[in-house]
Amino acid sequence: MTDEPATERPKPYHHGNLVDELLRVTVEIIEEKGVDQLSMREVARRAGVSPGAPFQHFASKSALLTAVAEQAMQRLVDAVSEAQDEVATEAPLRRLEAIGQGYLRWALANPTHFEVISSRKLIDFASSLTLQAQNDAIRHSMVELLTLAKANGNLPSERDIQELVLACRAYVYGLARMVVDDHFREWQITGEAETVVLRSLNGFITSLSRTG
Amino acid sequence: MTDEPATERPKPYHHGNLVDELLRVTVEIIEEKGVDQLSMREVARRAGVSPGAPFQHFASKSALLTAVAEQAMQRLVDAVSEAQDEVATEAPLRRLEAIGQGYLRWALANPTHFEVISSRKLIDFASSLTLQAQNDAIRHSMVELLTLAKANGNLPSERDIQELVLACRAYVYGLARMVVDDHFREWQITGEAETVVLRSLNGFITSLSRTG
DNA sequence: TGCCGAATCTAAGCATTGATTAGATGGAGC
DNA sequence: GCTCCATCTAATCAATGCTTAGATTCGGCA
Repeated sequence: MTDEPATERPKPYHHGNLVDELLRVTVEIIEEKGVDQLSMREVARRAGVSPGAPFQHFASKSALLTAVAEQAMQRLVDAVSEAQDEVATEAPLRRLEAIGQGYLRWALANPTHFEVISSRKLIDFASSLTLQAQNDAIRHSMVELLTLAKANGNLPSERDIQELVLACRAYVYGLARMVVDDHFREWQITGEAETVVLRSLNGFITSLSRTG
Repeated sequence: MTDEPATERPKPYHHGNLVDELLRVTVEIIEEKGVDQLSMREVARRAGVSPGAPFQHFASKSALLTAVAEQAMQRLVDAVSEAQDEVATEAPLRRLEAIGQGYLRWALANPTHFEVISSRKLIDFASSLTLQAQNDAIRHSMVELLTLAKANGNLPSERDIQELVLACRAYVYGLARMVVDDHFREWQITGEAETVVLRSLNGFITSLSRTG
């Protein structure tokens, strides 16, 4: 029934699967020209649909971006989780480092997606339980590993877990953000950023474990 | 000559000092509703001038924001510099911490200004020698202090200065950004953020000085 | 003092955007 | 085969960044 001449498909009135197509096209544009260059109307245009159509499925631009953020965040969570699994048998602090590595590699490989996720003025983080759960998931594994490390006596005893979690988050987030915010023009030769950033992370983790 | 009836000043055709007024008004709006809510036209409106007038002095919106950023950055540099001067007689690492404290306090007290400064997609950082010089100034004092600390034997010898500078920048920037990006809804009771963030900074500086 | 050129501003307009609404269209279920 | 409802179009609104032509005013020079 859906006979479509390969050229000039007759453009059915009902798209059939607009939501997915809108998300796909949004990601396409974001990767092409950055988040701030994204417009609802171009999304509609590329999806081959009228300017008002997307608003049937997403109440606002930030609702669209929130949906994109949820997908992206899931990929981040997966990347982090995989990175940790690869060293599942090693010491807690090594696994903690792997989390950071996964996070940083993903952020450097997907800078615009990382921007969508982290800048909570573009998206509606507060109203997305999904995003909050995904965010907590990462934090939770950090707590676990740090607790383990402390129990093993690999951490200075005077620092509590919450404090250390914050430290790790801040450090990794800081590195990622500095790259994304373009604070590294200094040594921004392709690929070098990752090397520098990962070495920096390693130094940080090492300094954590120095027993005072 | 400039007789102005206190009520209904006759609104001279030539503003006299539009540039300063535009900057003032821009800051006003930014502090009131955030950077992303800033529009050239409202700037013009508040300055009591036609929508096209601002473009005589600032070629684009990002040029306006760049000018604002230069002013803000100068205040950041001053704040950091003062914070350091207050502990000028103390140990290098203590002075380094003071830089971080000055930076963080300023960022927390001026979140939207910090956003303008750091997000280099809003401003035209590359074309502002002023901004680059201001940025380098802070980095330079960090290099100095770390060099001093290393000479004093207060740092693990296997880590080089550039690596440590990056670590400090990332940590402080990460903390500041997380607050500004609203990643701290968890304990965002007013004032508490500063306490937590400064304690975290202290922990970081301390961990730097642990000799391995 | 009077005039001219340059700096400054207005007015009008262009293309674009996010968002809303009334109504056309077509698929799903009875 | 018919009806209902989700889906989409078309038209519209107010707002935005930015440009341009022309009006206004100021400073300097005669």
